[in-house]
Amino acid sequence: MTEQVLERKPCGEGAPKRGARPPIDKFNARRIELAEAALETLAEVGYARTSLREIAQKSEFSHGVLHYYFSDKFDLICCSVRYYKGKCVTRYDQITSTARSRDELLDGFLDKLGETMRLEASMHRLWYDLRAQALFETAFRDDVTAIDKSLEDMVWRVVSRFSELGGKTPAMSPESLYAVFDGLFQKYLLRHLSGDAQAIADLQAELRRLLPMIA
Amino acid sequence: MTEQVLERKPCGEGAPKRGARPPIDKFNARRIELAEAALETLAEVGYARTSLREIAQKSEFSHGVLHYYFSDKFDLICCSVRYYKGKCVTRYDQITSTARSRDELLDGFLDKLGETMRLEASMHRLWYDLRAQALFETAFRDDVTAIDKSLEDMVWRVVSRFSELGGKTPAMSPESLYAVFDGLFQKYLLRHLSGDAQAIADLQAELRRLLPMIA
DNA sequence: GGGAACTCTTGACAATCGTCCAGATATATT
DNA sequence: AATATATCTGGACGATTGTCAAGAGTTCCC
Repeated sequence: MTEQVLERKPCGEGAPKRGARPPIDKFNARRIELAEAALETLAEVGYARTSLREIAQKSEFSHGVLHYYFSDKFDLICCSVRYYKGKCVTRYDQITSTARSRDELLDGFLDKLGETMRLEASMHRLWYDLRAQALFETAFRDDVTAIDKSLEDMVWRVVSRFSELGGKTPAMSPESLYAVFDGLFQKYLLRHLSGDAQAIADLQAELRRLLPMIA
Repeated sequence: MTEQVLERKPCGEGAPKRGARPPIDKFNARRIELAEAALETLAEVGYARTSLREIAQKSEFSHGVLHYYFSDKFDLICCSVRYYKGKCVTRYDQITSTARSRDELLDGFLDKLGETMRLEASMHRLWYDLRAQALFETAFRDDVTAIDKSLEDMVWRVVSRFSELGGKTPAMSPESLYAVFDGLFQKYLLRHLSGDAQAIADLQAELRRLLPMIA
Protein backbone atom coordinates (compact mmCIF):
# COMPACT_ATOMS: atom_id res chain seq x y z
CA MET A 1 0.00 0.00 0.00
CA THR A 2 2.91 2.31 0.55
CA GLU A 3 5.31 0.84 -1.93
CA GLN A 4 6.72 4.04 -3.21
CA VAL A 5 8.59 6.51 -1.11
CA LEU A 6 8.74 9.19 -3.74
CA GLU A 7 6.73 9.64 -6.87
CA ARG A 8 7.59 11.68 -9.88
CA LYS A 9 5.64 14.84 -10.46
CA PRO A 10 3.13 14.35 -13.27
CA CYS A 11 4.98 17.07 -15.12
CA GLY A 12 5.23 17.08 -18.86
CA GLU A 13 2.16 15.05 -19.65
CA GLY A 14 1.79 15.61 -23.37
CA ALA A 15 3.97 18.63 -22.78
CA PRO A 16 5.66 20.63 -25.50
CA LYS A 17 8.84 19.21 -26.91
CA ARG A 18 11.18 22.10 -26.25
CA GLY A 19 12.86 23.45 -23.16
CA ALA A 20 14.64 21.77 -20.27
CA ARG A 21 14.14 18.01 -20.16
CA PRO A 22 14.27 17.00 -16.51
CA PRO A 23 16.65 14.23 -15.53
CA ILE A 24 14.49 11.45 -14.14
CA ASP A 25 16.12 11.14 -10.74
CA LYS A 26 17.06 14.77 -10.14
CA PHE A 27 13.56 15.48 -8.92
CA ASN A 28 13.44 12.49 -6.60
CA ALA A 29 16.95 13.18 -5.35
CA ARG A 30 15.87 16.64 -4.29
CA ARG A 31 12.82 15.22 -2.58
CA ILE A 32 15.02 12.86 -0.61
CA GLU A 33 17.33 15.71 0.29
CA LEU A 34 14.41 17.70 1.63
CA ALA A 35 12.95 14.65 3.39
CA GLU A 36 16.25 14.26 5.20
CA ALA A 37 16.12 17.88 6.32
CA ALA A 38 12.59 17.25 7.55
CA LEU A 39 13.68 14.19 9.53
CA GLU A 40 16.52 16.17 11.04
CA THR A 41 14.12 18.85 12.18
CA LEU A 42 11.56 16.39 13.48
CA ALA A 43 14.23 14.58 15.46
CA GLU A 44 15.50 17.81 16.92
CA VAL A 45 12.38 19.68 18.00
CA GLY A 46 9.57 17.11 17.64
CA TYR A 47 6.50 16.99 15.48
CA ALA A 48 4.60 19.64 17.40
CA ARG A 49 7.20 22.33 16.80
CA THR A 50 8.37 21.40 13.33
CA SER A 51 7.69 24.16 10.82
CA LEU A 52 8.33 24.30 7.10
CA ARG A 53 10.63 27.27 7.45
CA GLU A 54 12.79 25.44 9.95
CA ILE A 55 12.97 22.42 7.69
CA ALA A 56 14.07 24.64 4.83
CA GLN A 57 16.77 26.13 7.04
CA LYS A 58 18.20 22.66 7.61
CA SER A 59 18.47 22.29 3.85
CA GLU A 60 20.28 24.62 1.52
CA PHE A 61 17.10 26.03 0.05
CA SER A 62 14.45 28.55 0.91
CA HIS A 63 11.08 27.71 2.39
CA GLY A 64 9.21 28.20 -0.85
CA VAL A 65 10.83 25.23 -2.54
CA LEU A 66 9.01 22.82 -0.26
CA HIS A 67 5.75 23.50 -2.05
CA TYR A 68 7.43 22.87 -5.33
CA TYR A 69 8.43 19.34 -4.34
CA PHE A 70 5.57 18.53 -2.00
CA SER A 71 1.90 19.35 -2.20
CA ASP A 72 1.65 20.35 1.46
CA LYS A 73 3.12 19.78 4.89
CA PHE A 74 1.45 16.42 5.30
CA ASP A 75 2.82 15.20 2.01
CA LEU A 76 6.31 16.17 3.08
CA ILE A 77 6.12 14.51 6.47
CA CYS A 78 4.51 11.37 5.10
CA CYS A 79 7.29 11.02 2.54
CA SER A 80 9.85 11.59 5.25
CA VAL A 81 8.30 8.86 7.35
CA ARG A 82 8.39 6.42 4.45
CA TYR A 83 11.99 7.32 3.77
CA TYR A 84 12.79 6.84 7.43
CA LYS A 85 11.56 3.29 7.25
CA GLY A 86 14.45 2.10 5.13
CA LYS A 87 17.01 3.40 7.56
CA CYS A 88 16.34 1.25 10.59
CA VAL A 89 15.00 -2.17 9.74
CA THR A 90 18.17 -3.98 8.74
CA ARG A 91 20.33 -2.73 11.54
CA TYR A 92 20.92 -6.07 13.22
CA ASP A 93 20.84 -8.39 10.21
CA GLN A 94 24.60 -8.42 9.85
CA ILE A 95 25.03 -9.68 13.39
CA THR A 96 22.22 -12.19 13.12
CA SER A 97 23.67 -13.83 10.05
CA THR A 98 27.31 -13.94 11.13
CA ALA A 99 27.05 -14.90 14.80
CA ARG A 100 28.05 -18.53 15.41
CA SER A 101 26.99 -18.90 19.03
CA ARG A 102 24.39 -17.63 21.44
CA ASP A 103 26.93 -15.56 23.33
CA GLU A 104 28.33 -14.05 20.18
CA LEU A 105 24.86 -13.10 18.99
CA LEU A 106 23.84 -11.73 22.35
CA ASP A 107 27.00 -9.65 22.75
CA GLY A 108 26.84 -8.34 19.21
CA PHE A 109 23.17 -7.46 19.50
CA LEU A 110 23.53 -5.66 22.81
CA ASP A 111 26.56 -3.76 21.57
CA LYS A 112 24.71 -2.58 18.52
CA LEU A 113 21.67 -1.72 20.60
CA GLY A 114 23.75 0.42 22.93
CA GLU A 115 25.47 2.10 20.03
CA THR A 116 22.09 2.84 18.48
CA MET A 117 20.80 4.51 21.60
CA ARG A 118 23.99 6.46 22.05
CA LEU A 119 24.33 7.72 18.49
CA GLU A 120 20.77 7.85 17.22
CA ALA A 121 18.75 8.76 20.25
CA SER A 122 17.03 11.68 18.60
CA MET A 123 16.10 9.64 15.53
CA HIS A 124 14.39 7.17 17.81
CA ARG A 125 12.48 9.76 19.77
CA LEU A 126 11.26 10.98 16.42
CA TRP A 127 9.90 7.51 15.76
CA TYR A 128 8.04 7.38 19.06
CA ASP A 129 6.68 10.83 18.41
CA LEU A 130 5.41 9.93 14.95
CA ARG A 131 3.87 6.71 16.19
CA ALA A 132 1.97 8.71 18.79
CA GLN A 133 0.84 11.15 16.12
CA ALA A 134 -0.59 8.22 14.16
CA LEU A 135 -3.04 7.74 17.03
CA PHE A 136 -4.53 11.11 16.07
CA GLU A 137 -3.72 11.60 12.41
CA THR A 138 -5.24 9.12 9.99
CA ALA A 139 -2.73 9.98 7.27
CA PHE A 140 0.15 8.46 9.25
CA ARG A 141 -1.47 5.21 10.28
CA ASP A 142 -0.67 2.97 7.33
CA ASP A 143 2.97 3.97 7.23
CA VAL A 144 3.42 3.70 10.98
CA THR A 145 1.78 0.29 11.06
CA ALA A 146 4.04 -0.90 8.25
CA ILE A 147 7.16 0.34 9.99
CA ASP A 148 6.08 -1.26 13.25
CA LYS A 149 5.64 -4.54 11.44
CA SER A 150 9.12 -4.25 9.92
CA LEU A 151 10.62 -3.66 13.33
CA GLU A 152 8.72 -6.61 14.76
CA ASP A 153 10.12 -8.81 12.00
CA MET A 154 13.60 -7.50 12.71
CA VAL A 155 13.35 -8.36 16.40
CA TRP A 156 11.95 -11.75 15.53
CA ARG A 157 14.90 -12.53 13.27
CA VAL A 158 17.30 -11.80 16.09
CA VAL A 159 15.43 -13.67 18.80
CA SER A 160 14.51 -16.74 16.75
CA ARG A 161 18.11 -17.04 15.63
CA PHE A 162 19.22 -16.71 19.23
CA SER A 163 16.79 -19.41 20.19
CA GLU A 164 17.90 -21.62 17.31
CA LEU A 165 21.53 -21.40 18.35
CA GLY A 166 20.51 -22.89 21.67
CA GLY A 167 18.38 -25.61 20.12
CA LYS A 168 15.30 -24.00 21.55
CA THR A 169 12.17 -22.20 20.42
CA PRO A 170 11.06 -18.69 21.48
CA ALA A 171 8.65 -18.84 24.36
CA MET A 172 6.70 -15.80 23.24
CA SER A 173 4.91 -14.70 20.09
CA PRO A 174 6.64 -12.28 17.69
CA GLU A 175 4.33 -9.45 18.66
CA SER A 176 4.83 -9.93 22.39
CA LEU A 177 8.56 -10.16 21.90
CA TYR A 178 8.60 -6.93 19.96
CA ALA A 179 6.41 -5.33 22.60
CA VAL A 180 8.98 -6.07 25.32
CA PHE A 181 11.92 -4.80 23.33
CA ASP A 182 10.04 -1.74 22.19
CA GLY A 183 8.69 -0.91 25.61
CA LEU A 184 12.06 -1.33 27.30
CA PHE A 185 13.87 0.67 24.64
CA GLN A 186 11.46 3.55 24.97
CA LYS A 187 11.75 3.56 28.75
CA TYR A 188 15.54 3.61 28.77
CA LEU A 189 15.63 6.09 25.92
CA LEU A 190 13.80 8.55 28.14
CA ARG A 191 16.28 7.88 30.92
CA HIS A 192 19.18 8.27 28.55
CA LEU A 193 17.87 11.56 27.22
CA SER A 194 17.28 12.71 30.78
CA GLY A 195 21.00 12.44 31.40
CA ASP A 196 21.12 9.06 33.12
CA ALA A 197 24.59 7.76 32.26
CA GLN A 198 23.63 4.27 33.42
CA ALA A 199 20.63 3.97 31.12
CA ILE A 200 22.33 2.10 28.31
CA ALA A 201 24.15 -0.31 30.60
CA ASP A 202 20.97 -0.95 32.55
CA LEU A 203 19.02 -1.73 29.39
CA GLN A 204 21.73 -4.14 28.26
CA ALA A 205 21.77 -5.83 31.65
CA GLU A 206 17.99 -6.20 31.67
CA LEU A 207 17.99 -7.75 28.21
CA ARG A 208 20.89 -10.02 29.06
CA ARG A 209 18.83 -11.37 31.93
CA LEU A 210 15.63 -11.53 29.93
CA LEU A 211 16.65 -13.12 26.66
CA PRO A 212 17.83 -16.53 27.91
CA MET A 213 14.53 -16.91 29.74
CA ILE A 214 12.28 -16.40 26.74
CA ALA A 215 14.29 -17.82 23.87
CA MET B 1 9.04 15.36 43.68
CA THR B 2 5.67 16.18 42.16
CA GLU B 3 3.57 15.83 45.26
CA GLN B 4 1.18 18.64 44.62
CA VAL B 5 -1.12 18.81 41.65
CA LEU B 6 -2.35 22.30 42.32
CA GLU B 7 -0.94 25.08 44.42
CA ARG B 8 -2.74 28.05 45.82
CA LYS B 9 -1.98 31.43 44.38
CA PRO B 10 0.07 33.54 46.79
CA CYS B 11 -2.78 36.03 46.78
CA GLY B 12 -3.45 38.37 49.66
CA GLU B 13 -0.09 38.36 51.37
CA GLY B 14 -0.36 41.09 53.99
CA ALA B 15 -3.37 42.36 52.08
CA PRO B 16 -6.03 44.70 53.43
CA LYS B 17 -8.74 43.16 55.53
CA ARG B 18 -11.79 44.21 53.51
CA GLY B 19 -13.35 42.91 50.31
CA ALA B 20 -14.00 39.42 48.99
CA ARG B 21 -12.28 36.67 51.01
CA PRO B 22 -11.56 33.81 48.65
CA PRO B 23 -12.80 30.36 49.67
CA ILE B 24 -9.71 28.21 50.01
CA ASP B 25 -10.67 25.51 47.53
CA LYS B 26 -12.58 27.60 45.03
CA PHE B 27 -9.36 28.51 43.29
CA ASN B 28 -8.10 24.94 43.13
CA ALA B 29 -11.48 23.65 42.04
CA ARG B 30 -11.39 26.01 39.09
CA ARG B 31 -7.89 24.90 38.22
CA ILE B 32 -9.04 21.29 38.16
CA GLU B 33 -12.00 22.24 36.02
CA LEU B 34 -9.69 23.88 33.51
CA ALA B 35 -7.21 21.02 33.69
CA GLU B 36 -10.03 18.66 32.76
CA ALA B 37 -10.89 20.81 29.77
CA ALA B 38 -7.23 20.71 28.78
CA LEU B 39 -7.13 16.91 29.03
CA GLU B 40 -10.27 16.69 26.94
CA THR B 41 -8.70 18.81 24.24
CA LEU B 42 -5.38 16.97 24.35
CA ALA B 43 -7.17 13.65 24.03
CA GLU B 44 -9.21 14.90 21.10
CA VAL B 45 -6.70 16.66 18.86
CA GLY B 46 -3.31 15.77 20.34
CA TYR B 47 -0.57 17.86 21.88
CA ALA B 48 0.60 19.35 18.61
CA ARG B 49 -2.74 20.95 17.82
CA THR B 50 -3.89 21.86 21.31
CA SER B 51 -4.35 25.61 21.72
CA LEU B 52 -5.39 27.63 24.72
CA ARG B 53 -8.43 28.98 22.94
CA GLU B 54 -9.67 25.50 22.16
CA ILE B 55 -9.13 24.44 25.76
CA ALA B 56 -11.16 27.44 26.91
CA GLN B 57 -13.94 26.48 24.53
CA LYS B 58 -14.18 23.06 26.18
CA SER B 59 -14.69 24.86 29.46
CA GLU B 60 -17.36 27.43 30.21
CA PHE B 61 -14.94 30.32 30.29
CA SER B 62 -13.12 32.56 27.89
CA HIS B 63 -9.52 32.10 26.85
CA GLY B 64 -8.27 34.93 29.01
CA VAL B 65 -9.06 33.13 32.25
CA LEU B 66 -6.37 30.54 31.62
CA HIS B 67 -3.67 33.07 32.38
CA TYR B 68 -5.43 33.95 35.56
CA TYR B 69 -5.18 30.40 36.88
CA PHE B 70 -1.98 29.31 35.15
CA SER B 71 1.22 31.20 34.48
CA ASP B 72 1.55 29.94 30.93
CA LYS B 73 0.69 27.08 28.60
CA PHE B 74 3.35 24.78 30.05
CA ASP B 75 2.07 25.33 33.55
CA LEU B 76 -1.43 24.38 32.45
CA ILE B 77 -0.38 21.23 30.62
CA CYS B 78 1.96 20.12 33.39
CA CYS B 79 -0.83 20.47 35.93
CA SER B 80 -3.14 18.55 33.64
CA VAL B 81 -0.62 15.76 33.35
CA ARG B 82 -0.26 15.53 37.12
CA TYR B 83 -4.02 15.50 37.50
CA TYR B 84 -4.26 12.80 34.87
CA LYS B 85 -2.02 10.58 36.92
CA GLY B 86 -4.61 9.99 39.59
CA LYS B 87 -7.19 8.81 37.10
CA CYS B 88 -5.56 5.66 35.80
CA VAL B 89 -3.36 3.96 38.33
CA THR B 90 -5.92 2.18 40.48
CA ARG B 91 -8.07 0.86 37.67
CA TYR B 92 -7.44 -2.82 38.29
CA ASP B 93 -6.96 -2.84 42.05
CA GLN B 94 -10.54 -3.79 42.73
CA ILE B 95 -10.20 -6.92 40.61
CA THR B 96 -6.81 -7.81 42.00
CA SER B 97 -7.99 -7.75 45.57
CA THR B 98 -11.31 -9.56 45.13
CA ALA B 99 -10.40 -12.32 42.67
CA ARG B 100 -10.14 -15.72 44.34
CA SER B 101 -8.70 -17.78 41.51
CA ARG B 102 -6.37 -17.38 38.55
CA ASP B 103 -9.22 -17.65 36.08
CA GLU B 104 -11.32 -15.14 37.91
CA LEU B 105 -8.46 -12.68 38.00
CA LEU B 106 -7.59 -13.24 34.37
CA ASP B 107 -11.15 -12.84 33.17
CA GLY B 108 -11.75 -9.78 35.29
CA PHE B 109 -8.53 -8.16 34.20
CA LEU B 110 -9.09 -8.79 30.50
CA ASP B 111 -12.66 -7.57 30.74
CA LYS B 112 -11.56 -4.36 32.36
CA LEU B 113 -8.75 -3.97 29.87
CA GLY B 114 -11.14 -4.31 26.96
CA GLU B 115 -13.57 -1.90 28.54
CA THR B 116 -10.76 0.58 29.04
CA MET B 117 -9.72 0.45 25.42
CA ARG B 118 -13.30 0.73 24.25
CA LEU B 119 -14.35 3.62 26.45
CA GLU B 120 -11.14 5.53 27.07
CA ALA B 121 -9.20 5.10 23.88
CA SER B 122 -8.64 8.81 23.39
CA MET B 123 -7.44 9.27 26.96
CA HIS B 124 -4.83 6.62 26.35
CA ARG B 125 -3.62 8.04 23.09
CA LEU B 126 -3.18 11.27 25.01
CA TRP B 127 -0.89 9.41 27.39
CA TYR B 128 1.24 8.00 24.59
CA ASP B 129 1.42 11.42 23.03
CA LEU B 130 2.55 13.10 26.23
CA ARG B 131 5.11 10.40 26.91
CA ALA B 132 6.58 11.02 23.47
CA GLN B 133 6.62 14.77 24.14
CA ALA B 134 8.68 14.08 27.25
CA LEU B 135 11.43 12.83 24.93
CA PHE B 136 11.70 16.39 23.66
CA GLU B 137 10.42 18.59 26.44
CA THR B 138 12.38 18.57 29.68
CA ALA B 139 9.48 20.01 31.65
CA PHE B 140 7.39 16.84 31.19
CA ARG B 141 10.03 14.27 32.05
CA ASP B 142 9.67 14.00 35.80
CA ASP B 143 5.90 13.72 35.67
CA VAL B 144 5.94 11.24 32.82
CA THR B 145 8.54 9.10 34.55
CA ALA B 146 6.49 9.10 37.73
CA ILE B 147 3.32 8.10 35.91
CA ASP B 148 5.16 5.35 34.07
CA LYS B 149 6.39 4.02 37.38
CA SER B 150 2.86 4.05 38.79
CA LEU B 151 1.61 2.09 35.81
CA GLU B 152 4.45 -0.38 36.16
CA ASP B 153 3.51 -0.92 39.80
CA MET B 154 -0.12 -1.39 38.81
CA VAL B 155 0.75 -4.08 36.28
CA TRP B 156 3.03 -5.74 38.80
CA ARG B 157 0.24 -5.92 41.38
CA VAL B 158 -1.98 -7.71 38.89
CA VAL B 159 0.64 -10.12 37.57
CA SER B 160 2.23 -11.01 40.87
CA ARG B 161 -1.19 -11.69 42.34
CA PHE B 162 -2.00 -13.87 39.33
CA SER B 163 1.23 -15.72 39.85
CA GLU B 164 0.58 -16.09 43.56
CA LEU B 165 -2.84 -17.62 42.94
CA GLY B 166 -1.06 -20.35 41.00
CA GLY B 167 1.58 -20.88 43.61
CA LYS B 168 4.19 -19.52 41.22
CA THR B 169 6.48 -16.55 40.78
CA PRO B 170 6.55 -14.14 37.81
CA ALA B 171 9.19 -15.16 35.30
CA MET B 172 10.00 -11.62 34.31
CA SER B 173 11.04 -8.44 36.06
CA PRO B 174 8.43 -5.76 36.82
CA GLU B 175 9.84 -3.46 34.17
CA SER B 176 9.89 -6.10 31.45
CA LEU B 177 6.40 -7.13 32.35
CA TYR B 178 5.16 -3.58 32.10
CA ALA B 179 7.00 -3.20 28.81
CA VAL B 180 5.08 -6.11 27.27
CA PHE B 181 1.72 -4.89 28.45
CA ASP B 182 2.43 -1.35 27.46
CA GLY B 183 3.79 -2.26 24.04
CA LEU B 184 0.90 -4.57 23.24
CA PHE B 185 -1.67 -2.08 24.45
CA GLN B 186 -0.23 0.65 22.29
CA LYS B 187 -0.15 -1.56 19.23
CA TYR B 188 -3.75 -2.72 19.59
CA LEU B 189 -4.88 0.78 20.48
CA LEU B 190 -3.67 1.94 17.10
CA ARG B 191 -5.53 -0.93 15.45
CA HIS B 192 -8.65 -0.15 17.45
CA LEU B 193 -8.55 3.52 16.52
CA SER B 194 -7.98 2.55 12.90
CA GLY B 195 -11.36 0.86 12.93
CA ASP B 196 -10.28 -2.75 13.46
CA ALA B 197 -13.25 -4.30 15.25
CA GLN B 198 -11.15 -7.33 16.22
CA ALA B 199 -8.45 -5.34 17.95
CA ILE B 200 -9.78 -5.67 21.49
CA ALA B 201 -10.53 -9.37 21.18
CA ASP B 202 -7.12 -10.00 19.64
CA LEU B 203 -5.36 -8.20 22.46
CA GLN B 204 -7.30 -10.20 25.03
CA ALA B 205 -6.48 -13.45 23.24
CA GLU B 206 -2.79 -12.58 23.07
CA LEU B 207 -2.66 -11.79 26.77
CA ARG B 208 -4.63 -14.89 27.67
CA ARG B 209 -1.99 -16.92 25.88
CA LEU B 210 0.90 -14.93 27.31
CA LEU B 211 0.09 -14.58 30.96
CA PRO B 212 0.14 -18.25 32.00
CA MET B 213 3.57 -18.57 30.41
CA ILE B 214 5.22 -15.79 32.33
CA ALA B 215 3.48 -15.84 35.69
C1' DG C 1 21.56 32.05 -29.42
C1' DG C 2 16.55 31.91 -28.74
C1' DG C 3 13.04 30.07 -26.20
C1' DA C 4 10.59 26.83 -23.39
C1' DA C 5 10.43 24.26 -19.44
C1' DC C 6 12.42 23.41 -14.88
C1' DT C 7 14.04 25.14 -10.52
C1' DC C 8 14.31 28.29 -6.83
C1' DT C 9 13.74 32.90 -4.23
C1' DT C 10 11.19 36.33 -2.22
C1' DG C 11 7.54 38.66 -0.36
C1' DA C 12 2.89 38.69 0.67
C1' DC C 13 -1.64 36.76 2.52
C1' DA C 14 -4.91 35.29 6.03
C1' DA C 15 -5.13 32.59 9.91
C1' DT C 16 -3.75 31.26 14.31
C1' DC C 17 -0.78 31.25 18.13
C1' DG C 18 0.58 32.65 23.33
C1' DT C 19 0.40 36.48 25.99
C1' DC C 20 -1.12 40.55 28.12
C1' DC C 21 -4.23 44.18 29.89
C1' DA C 22 -7.97 47.49 30.78
C1' DG C 23 -12.22 47.16 32.34
C1' DA C 24 -16.67 44.75 33.49
C1' DT C 25 -18.86 41.70 36.75
C1' DA C 26 -19.24 39.00 40.95
C1' DT C 27 -18.50 38.31 45.83
C1' DA C 28 -17.89 39.14 50.44
C1' DT C 29 -16.56 42.22 54.25
C1' DT C 30 -17.22 46.64 56.81
C1' DA D 1 -24.86 50.79 50.89
C1' DA D 2 -20.05 51.32 50.23
C1' DT D 3 -15.81 49.32 49.26
C1' DA D 4 -12.08 46.26 48.32
C1' DT D 5 -10.82 42.13 46.41
C1' DA D 6 -11.55 38.12 43.39
C1' DT D 7 -12.89 36.59 39.10
C1' DC D 8 -13.79 36.87 34.32
C1' DT D 9 -14.36 39.00 29.54
C1' DG D 10 -12.95 40.50 25.19
C1' DG D 11 -9.95 42.83 22.41
C1' DA D 12 -5.35 43.87 21.15
C1' DC D 13 -0.31 42.91 20.35
C1' DG D 14 3.51 40.82 17.90
C1' DA D 15 5.19 36.58 16.34
C1' DT D 16 4.69 32.55 13.70
C1' DT D 17 2.21 29.49 10.89
C1' DG D 18 1.00 27.10 6.01
C1' DT D 19 0.17 28.48 1.57
C1' DC D 20 0.56 30.74 -2.66
C1' DA D 21 2.02 33.54 -6.65
C1' DA D 22 4.99 36.48 -9.35
C1' DG D 23 9.28 36.60 -11.05
C1' DA D 24 14.39 35.65 -11.33
C1' DG D 25 17.73 32.22 -12.39
C1' DT D 26 19.05 27.88 -14.60
C1' DT D 27 19.18 24.22 -17.93
C1' DC D 28 18.72 22.18 -22.17
C1' DC D 29 16.51 21.30 -26.82
C1' DC D 30 15.88 23.45 -31.27
